[in-house]
Amino acid sequence: MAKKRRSNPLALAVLVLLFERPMHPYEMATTLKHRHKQDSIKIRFGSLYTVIDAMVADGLIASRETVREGKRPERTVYELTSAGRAEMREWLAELIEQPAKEYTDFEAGLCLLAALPPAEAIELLKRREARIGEARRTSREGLDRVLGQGLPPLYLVEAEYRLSRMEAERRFIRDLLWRIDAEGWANSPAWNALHRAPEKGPEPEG
Amino acid sequence: MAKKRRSNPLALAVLVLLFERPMHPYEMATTLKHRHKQDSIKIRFGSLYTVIDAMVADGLIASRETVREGKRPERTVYELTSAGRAEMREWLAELIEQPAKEYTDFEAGLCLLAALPPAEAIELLKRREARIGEARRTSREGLDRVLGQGLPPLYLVEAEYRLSRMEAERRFIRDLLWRIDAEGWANSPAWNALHRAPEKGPEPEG
DNA sequence: CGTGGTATATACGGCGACGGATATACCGGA
DNA sequence: TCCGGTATATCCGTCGCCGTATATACCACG
Repeated sequence: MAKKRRSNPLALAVLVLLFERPMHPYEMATTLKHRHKQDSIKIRFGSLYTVIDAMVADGLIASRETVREGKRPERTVYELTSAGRAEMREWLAELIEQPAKEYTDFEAGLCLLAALPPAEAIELLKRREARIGEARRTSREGLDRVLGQGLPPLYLVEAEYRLSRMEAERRFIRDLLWRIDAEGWANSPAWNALHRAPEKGPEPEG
Repeated sequence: MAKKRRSNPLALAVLVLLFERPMHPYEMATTLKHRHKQDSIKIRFGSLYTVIDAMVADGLIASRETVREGKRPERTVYELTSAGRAEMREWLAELIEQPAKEYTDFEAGLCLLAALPPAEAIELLKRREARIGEARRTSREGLDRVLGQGLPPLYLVEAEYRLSRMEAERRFIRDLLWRIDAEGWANSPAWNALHRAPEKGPEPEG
């Protein structure tokens, strides 16, 4: 009986590939790379065979045949079971429908921002804004190029999503910097209390 | 010598707390909970003591004293070392300055969207939009309430950030739904090719 | 004839959590 | 007087992955 294993998103990618057609692991890897899915899904190709074995054990996929061309290693071709198809649907539906709490590095940084002295924090925020600006431009150009070649936008929604996130974050940072300035946060006691002392501490023992 | 261990963000939170003042682990936990840092940082309180031990071993923090009140368990009070202070600065600076690639569930879902039949995908996107709308309202109200009580906005930037993300995502989804409709994606062969067949597959062997 | 890239798969050591169980004692309320 | 919550900490099994090394063979190129 298939316990729900939804930790590794590589498994979902495998389900979707096998939903298209039966395939052997190595081909899955190259297909995923070719479609740049690593940009949107955290994929460790070293885990591919392990993940596939687990999915077989869970009854989500099954090996259809094992063929050998010449003296190359055997290829095991897998296909989706109906349990696998159901799992794919449910899993995917969950990802789309349910806004999940996602932790980002930047949010963690922001929520500890007061531990940096104001001037440094401001400088770092400005740099981030600039970096995102660059990344955005690059992505935009790449996206337009591919769209220009006629690939349907359905296959590029994730890139559009990334772009919209970058733009939103840039706006947020600009707005934040503006407020820090306009409202004089850098001079507030709230922010300065911790950044006056001479700042020294004990050394660890050797 | 301190290897860089930046995997668990709980360690960063500990550094920041000890930057404010020496503290014992249990107090760190309650302080973090009280300030709702779990909302922005992925914190497993079960790992707190383990993480602290590792940080001591790395020379980032040091135990300052061990006290006992009555017959309660001993409390070990820790403080920051100067290596710890430096690590805190660097780590925090990195989080703020460097836009890191972050993988979100939604992006993974989007990049596999074509594996769902158009009607279902649209329905799910609408539901997500609605859910985010609700969450946004709730967060907005909570934030305004706290701001109204006079807590400086410096300590709430992460909440504002979350809000701005929700709004951006909502706009993105609305825009996407609009385009799907206006551009007739649901009737495109690209999207329908996989969703015609009777859809059955082999069962796994008992 | 060698060299490097592609095709195809296996194996495994190690690490960093995760998270639940365990232990004791204080304290306020019903 | 008992209960449940809070205060304070330890321990450890399990899990999932990460990442890299390993192995063989085909093929194109110079």
